[in-house]
Amino acid sequence: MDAKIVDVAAKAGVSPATVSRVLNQASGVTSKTRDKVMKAVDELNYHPNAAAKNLRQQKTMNIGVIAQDINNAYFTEIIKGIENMAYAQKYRVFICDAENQSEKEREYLTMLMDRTMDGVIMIAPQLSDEEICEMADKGYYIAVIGRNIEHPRIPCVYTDNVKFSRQVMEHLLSCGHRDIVFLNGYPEAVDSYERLEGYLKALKDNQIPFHPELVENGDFNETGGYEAMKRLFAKNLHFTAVFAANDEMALGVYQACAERGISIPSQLAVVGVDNNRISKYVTPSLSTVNQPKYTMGAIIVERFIDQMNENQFEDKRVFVVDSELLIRESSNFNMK
Amino acid sequence: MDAKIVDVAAKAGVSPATVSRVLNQASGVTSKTRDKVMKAVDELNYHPNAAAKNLRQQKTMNIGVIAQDINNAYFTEIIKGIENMAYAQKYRVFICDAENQSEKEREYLTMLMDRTMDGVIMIAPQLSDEEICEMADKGYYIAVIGRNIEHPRIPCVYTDNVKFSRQVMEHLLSCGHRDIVFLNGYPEAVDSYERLEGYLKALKDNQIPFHPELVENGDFNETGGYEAMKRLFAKNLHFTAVFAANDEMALGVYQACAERGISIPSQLAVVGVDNNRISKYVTPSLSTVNQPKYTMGAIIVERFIDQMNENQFEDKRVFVVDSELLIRESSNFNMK
DNA sequence: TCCGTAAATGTAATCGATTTCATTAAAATG
DNA sequence: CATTTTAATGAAATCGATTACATTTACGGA
Repeated sequence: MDAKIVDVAAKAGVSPATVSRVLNQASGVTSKTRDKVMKAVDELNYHPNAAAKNLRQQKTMNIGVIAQDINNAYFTEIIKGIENMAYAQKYRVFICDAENQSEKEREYLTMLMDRTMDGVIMIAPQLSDEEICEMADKGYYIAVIGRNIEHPRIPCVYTDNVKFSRQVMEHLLSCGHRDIVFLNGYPEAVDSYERLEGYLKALKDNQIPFHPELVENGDFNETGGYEAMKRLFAKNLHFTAVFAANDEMALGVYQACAERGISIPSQLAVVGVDNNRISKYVTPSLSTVNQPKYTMGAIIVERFIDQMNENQFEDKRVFVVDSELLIRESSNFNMK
Repeated sequence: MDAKIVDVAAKAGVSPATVSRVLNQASGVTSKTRDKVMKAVDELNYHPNAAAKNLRQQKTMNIGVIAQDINNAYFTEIIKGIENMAYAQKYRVFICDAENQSEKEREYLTMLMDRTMDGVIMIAPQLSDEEICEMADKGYYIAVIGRNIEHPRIPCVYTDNVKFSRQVMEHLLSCGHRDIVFLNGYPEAVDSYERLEGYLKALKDNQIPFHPELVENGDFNETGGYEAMKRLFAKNLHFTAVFAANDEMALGVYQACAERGISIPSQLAVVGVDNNRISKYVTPSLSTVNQPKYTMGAIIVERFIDQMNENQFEDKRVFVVDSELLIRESSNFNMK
């Protein structure tokens, strides 16, 4: 149906090789033949078949992005940074939504093995370090955002979870809170346990006993946060603050509180993580930890493309970016 | 680097054709040879090269989705519907963010011409009907969400813009509003002018004179809505309600009002469109029009895949889904 | 056991581009 | 103007799978 390179060649009265040269290098061809060829290309509306091109060139100029949940603005803002930087370098960016299912994540990773993508950027992956490293060992190009994976071939950008968790806790403690809930994400996720680690360290630093029952697991989703809160309420524990491992879960906390008639922040302080777009609009506005999401996406793509092209590149593999605690209304209440 | 089919064949002691048969049809092979082949496949960690496969089979099992703004939950919720339905049918879904730039939209459409995708679903496209129809005429598979394009080969799903606009207006009018601002999106966008049409019709039906200066253009973004409001305020007009063509712009209205100390809904009623996830969280909660986004995505994919496979399929091409006016706090105030 | 048929397997063509290598044409040099 | 050098072009191999067609093997019936 579509015109092929031989059709263009025939129409222009040249060989396929010449057509290819015109379209690719644009050097080593007379301007006269170039014009002939371009005319034929236009008239036939010729577009080189990507499969044929990819097969021959052994590359696709495609970058895949595996996001856990495309409905979560944390991911989409990072993706904006990726998309813009990659687009500027003639790469196409394809976004895949793994929907928090590691099975889907794994499935989308096969895009590397079947060479549909030259490289894949994983944002806050669920798969284990081992599994990801194994891929990189096999020579596939992988970059990771939101977590540090110790592998010489995997560029990473992330923020220091432990550090900002402690900041959050210091803030809550300074408001006079002592019984603070930690609302975890998936317990297996690195983000989860690093944030938990910060929580625990802060307690220890301040000689506050740790009550395991104040740690509850969610799934980084609104509903997960909501249900976790309900479980906590059911246990009849005493607590005056909730530190949620991300903003989505904090939204669930809001909802659970609304149902119970608990007012934020006077009865319960809430802090989230991610500075999700939504967080400044909710009432009360949600205290959270901001990460330079767009920048994180842009930074890693630049480094990643260099690596894929085996250019000589600055050898820096790990980028730790600063986060910032944003104290808003949801935690702005002094218990003392 | 990776194993190729000949490697697998050699290792298993069979021909490449047999390997291919095992991996594809799985019939017409002895169970003994199948085992041999699968063993070799596993040992070599063989994954068929997608480019070679696509080239030979003239199809990719890839569906592209072109969204205008991946940060806008309207798009991402539709995409969830697409992704799940397509995934179940062994298609891979690749999401592209056109960032409200028709140039990018056009660029991503070339995925069809170079056969990177078997088909492309455009959500609320910016390109003209003509341009899109032209592609379909050439035989490319295109589906459209959020707008009706009159072309026998383009399946569409959308809601009736004019109808729900009138509903919104009737609601505002019934609250006693007479001077109602219409905050338009891109004026060229079909969604924009259909919603405007509903606005005008409602005015006419109720014998309310139309004041052109009460219509201001935004760009479907928060900042666009914010700036449009500022322009309106600067003109010193009288109005008591704003009907924004989508929720994102309504957020901009909120911000502009906050800066001016105007309270919603007592001084200004606001209604948006899309029932963006964010809209129920803002304060006051935003009245809006809900569309069954997930369903719209799922419905169109099902129909689209049938069409791409030239299966005998129900010939229905156009799906009009119902929308629902959600009256929340932002417009719940009676002026009378 | 032998033969006819069906099932399994192999050989080679094919998809549509790029690219190496060979050839021809043009430009430069003396 | 002849010859060398360089640039432009073409012919054919190549990428790695699938698949049409040819061939071999297995099976069943007489």
